[in-house]
Amino acid sequence: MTTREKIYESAVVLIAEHGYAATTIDEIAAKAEVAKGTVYYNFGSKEELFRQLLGYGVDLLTSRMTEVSKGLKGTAALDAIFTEVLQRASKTPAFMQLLFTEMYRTGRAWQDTLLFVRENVLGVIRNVIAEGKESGEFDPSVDPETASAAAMGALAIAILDWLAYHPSTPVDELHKSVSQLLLRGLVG
Amino acid sequence: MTTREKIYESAVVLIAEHGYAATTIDEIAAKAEVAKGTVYYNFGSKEELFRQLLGYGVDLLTSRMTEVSKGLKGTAALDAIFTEVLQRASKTPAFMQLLFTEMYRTGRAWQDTLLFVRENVLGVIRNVIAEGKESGEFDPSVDPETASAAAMGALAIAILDWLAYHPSTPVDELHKSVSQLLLRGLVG
Amino acid sequence: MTTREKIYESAVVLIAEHGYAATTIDEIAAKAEVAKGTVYYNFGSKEELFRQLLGYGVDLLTSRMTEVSKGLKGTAALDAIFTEVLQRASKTPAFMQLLFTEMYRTGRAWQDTLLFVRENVLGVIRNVIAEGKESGEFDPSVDPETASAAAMGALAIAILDWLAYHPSTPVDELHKSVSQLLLRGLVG
Amino acid sequence: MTTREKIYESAVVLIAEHGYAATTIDEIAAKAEVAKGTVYYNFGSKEELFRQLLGYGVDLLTSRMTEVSKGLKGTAALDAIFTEVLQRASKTPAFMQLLFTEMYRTGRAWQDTLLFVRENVLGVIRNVIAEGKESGEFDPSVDPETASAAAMGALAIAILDWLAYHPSTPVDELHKSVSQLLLRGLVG
DNA sequence: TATGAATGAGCTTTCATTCAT
DNA sequence: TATGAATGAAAGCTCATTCAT
Repeated sequence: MTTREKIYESAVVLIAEHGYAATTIDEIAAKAEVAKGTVYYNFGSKEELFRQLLGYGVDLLTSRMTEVSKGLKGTAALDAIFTEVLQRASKTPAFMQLLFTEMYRTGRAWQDTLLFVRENVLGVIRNVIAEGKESGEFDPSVDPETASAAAMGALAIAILDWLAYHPSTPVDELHKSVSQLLLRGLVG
Repeated sequence: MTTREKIYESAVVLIAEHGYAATTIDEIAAKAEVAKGTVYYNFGSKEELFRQLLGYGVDLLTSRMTEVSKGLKGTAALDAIFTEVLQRASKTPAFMQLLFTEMYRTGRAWQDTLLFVRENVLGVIRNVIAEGKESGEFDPSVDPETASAAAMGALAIAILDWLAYHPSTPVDELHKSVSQLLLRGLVG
Repeated sequence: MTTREKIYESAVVLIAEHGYAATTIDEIAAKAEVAKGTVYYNFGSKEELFRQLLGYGVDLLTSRMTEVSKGLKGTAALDAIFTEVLQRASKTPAFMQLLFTEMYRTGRAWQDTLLFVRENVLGVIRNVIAEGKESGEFDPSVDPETASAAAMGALAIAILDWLAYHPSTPVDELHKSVSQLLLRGLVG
Repeated sequence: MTTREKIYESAVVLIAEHGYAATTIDEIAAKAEVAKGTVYYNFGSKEELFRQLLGYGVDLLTSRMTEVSKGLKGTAALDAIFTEVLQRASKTPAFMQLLFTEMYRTGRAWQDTLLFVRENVLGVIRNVIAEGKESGEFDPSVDPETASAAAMGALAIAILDWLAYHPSTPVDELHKSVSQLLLRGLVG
């Protein structure tokens, strides 16, 4: 593992746990087992480290989401996306946690970075929902804009809650529950 | 407005925008137009201010959620709860934003406070879903634990996204979209 | 002495000795017997402290120079100015040292502040020389622009050299030497 | 240009602009287009680089000053020296600037180096003035010690002011103004 | 009840220096 | 001879907290 990767990994985990503002470069360096200066040598600043970290993770996530849903439509596409997101959350829970706890900060500083993040993450789902609606598989009264945010939120908070309070439950059950809720609704 | 209230309001807004760790007592005092010492005179410490603020807001929210759903069951109860949450989000958007962005921090420091918060907010919804399931109105395969987290997440992220990126959309539309998604599903 | 004054005094002395860049806020705070935070509470930043310190000292110096030369012309005016500058150098040697060693830094950061400083200090002398030239007391071929810089430089370096290497020489001798050099020249 | 020369040139320019303390090895290496390690390979340390740079420049300057004034006395000798200093300042303005802004630092660290520098630079002028005084060309009441510092200062600051604020003025005019001022005085 | 000057621990950042290549 | 990733001491700065008024 390169120095950059060690720093990256440590930063993701710590920021996910304590948040960006509450995580110190000292902690990141200590966890990565490098000197504090090395973090700055490799990333320039705390802000830049976070920006790169968000960018990299979001790129990875959205490109995978796009890939697994390619050629699929409606229910099948959403299901593939849910599976992918859940698998990524199992493997790298810290990044998922980080993503959803920092994504709706509205202070000036991050606005453009976060807008980009949201656009990418929600965009993939919104497209699938919009297509499913046009093809007649989804209810015509569905609003893709709101529905994609709500669907993503359902998935995200279910994951965070699972990670924080029920980590022993198998991923499959989570998948089934969320899928069913979002596709068929509580009424069924 | 009393001194305490002025400080409370300012703190909610600022913490919602920048997060707990990134909000300073100086900023809170300045926004509330009181001296810094006054914040300490009234709340003792930053942590205590946040604890009281969370506690007060969550109490208010959950007691209202319980109240409006009293005597109702299943769909009707959920609908009443959604209406209430959305109304509160319209009136005090900052608190909602704060609640959902700070709720899944997993550092040691807050764990007990946040566990209490989560327990209360999710509890109300979980009970309604569990009752609806038993009464046969909701699908018997629904898992109230996961479904309540997912439902809360759908509502929460839909609200945050709305507040941050579509504040001009009427609440009613949001309500309709989220209700339909959670009750009937995308398939409808 | 107020807290601000204590910090001010300490900063002048230390910056005069080691230069702006080599003087630390820790040293200034220690010498002033206040906490480091107190320096920031009172001046905001190291740069701002230096700016205020320069501004205050230059104001004092130039207003005194203007005052003592008021109503006087040519030789008499210059002599009064030299007397005043030398007296100030005896009383507050540190500020004089600081002024002349930091005055010709040409890095971007200070350019505007230093331009202002130079304008004020040289301005007073330039006016006296220009008037003396017009009144016929000074040689008509003198260029006030260059001559004022040269005169200031002669005075400044004579003072610095005196402070650093001959502090025991009486001020009067210095005054006589510099006056004679600038008014009558080496040839006499 | 050798590696050492490239580093030397870059260091002179940057230290002249920002001062010794505010100039970093990184900047010097970048400007010289070599790696940071190369600066250390060639000069050992930042302090040693500065020492060599000062020593080399001062040697060159004083040896030229001595040479051009050899065989000359009084006015003629001084005029030759002024011409030489002005020519050097035209060619290598940065070193001149550096020399006079770092020469009167009185912190312990440099004291011996700077004393040596001052001794050499002022020494040449002091000797010429002392000789001119003995030969009767200069006023017998002139104090060579003070006069040499003042004369050097006049020349130096006139040069710095010229470099910083009137670089378009021809050297000749500067030369004439300073010569006249120092030899004949303002009264003429 | 309210104030705000003062504090100092701890933060982000810089930078001279080293060393394996 | 030259490199540049890595280091860590030390710098500038922030901010929760205290306390005399």
